[in-house]
Amino acid sequence: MPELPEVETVRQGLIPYVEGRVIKKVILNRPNIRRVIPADLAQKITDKKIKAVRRHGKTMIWDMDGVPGIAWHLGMSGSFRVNSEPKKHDHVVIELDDGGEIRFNDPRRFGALDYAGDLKGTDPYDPAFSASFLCAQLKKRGGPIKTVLLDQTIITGIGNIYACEALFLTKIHPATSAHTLSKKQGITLHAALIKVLDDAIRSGGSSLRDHVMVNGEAGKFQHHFNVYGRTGKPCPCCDGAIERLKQAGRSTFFCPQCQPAQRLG
DNA sequence: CGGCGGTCCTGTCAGC
DNA sequence: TGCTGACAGGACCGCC
Repeated sequence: MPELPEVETVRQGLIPYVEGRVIKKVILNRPNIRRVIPADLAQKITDKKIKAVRRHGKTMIWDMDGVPGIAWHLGMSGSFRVNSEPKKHDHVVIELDDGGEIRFNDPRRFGALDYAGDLKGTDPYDPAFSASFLCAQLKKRGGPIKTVLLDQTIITGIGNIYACEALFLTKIHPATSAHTLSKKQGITLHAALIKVLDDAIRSGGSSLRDHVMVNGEAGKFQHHFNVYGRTGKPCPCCDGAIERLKQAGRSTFFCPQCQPAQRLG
């Protein structure tokens, strides 16, 4: 579920409950989610204050007072609830000094909790993520543009949904080699990425199955998809049928009329 | 180094 | 009403 917009809405929802609070207790119901949670993490952050809640790509970072910060990754199915009844798959529970209780739930256990480390990839909301930066990165890559967008070491935060939607807005075929895109296409793609992320954040993210905001409400951006998950349904632009293809093991959705294959050279 | 397939998990849905 | 297989928002690892 969680790409940048989903993690951002979770972050915004958590801030009023956790920022400035002191952690009183950390309960690990599952010491391993995707990876093993460091054995000393719970003890290290107990009685420490949460200074700030940041986000880098799809990772949410809690800066702690006097100790290393912690990094949450929501994987495919992670979500947070505040002051809520226990549920199956609540792997981490955090109790705060004001009596508040944060529950991290992740059925598929692809999520992770670790110390915050080096930040890789450029976040789309980083001022460094300019159109010219994107163009320069695309020039270096020969692979299909869709899989390049999913490479978190280049841009971090774009996932399967927003890669598909941004390419649709830009009318670029997902199999186009990244380095064959024109400067103009790079500039348009840059704008489309920012637009689709902005719109999705304003809608509370996309809820396909697991994503909910901290208050339990679902996001609404899935109602605005042009192509994602719409195989066989009419393209909102030309009425032709949306198609699905597989790239690097992931489904890609696109409109073959609006996003025609680019001729080489 | 780049690119791709397999793998880690649970849950749901379509098709038989 | 089962059962089975495909598939799901992600990202590591190992292989060419």
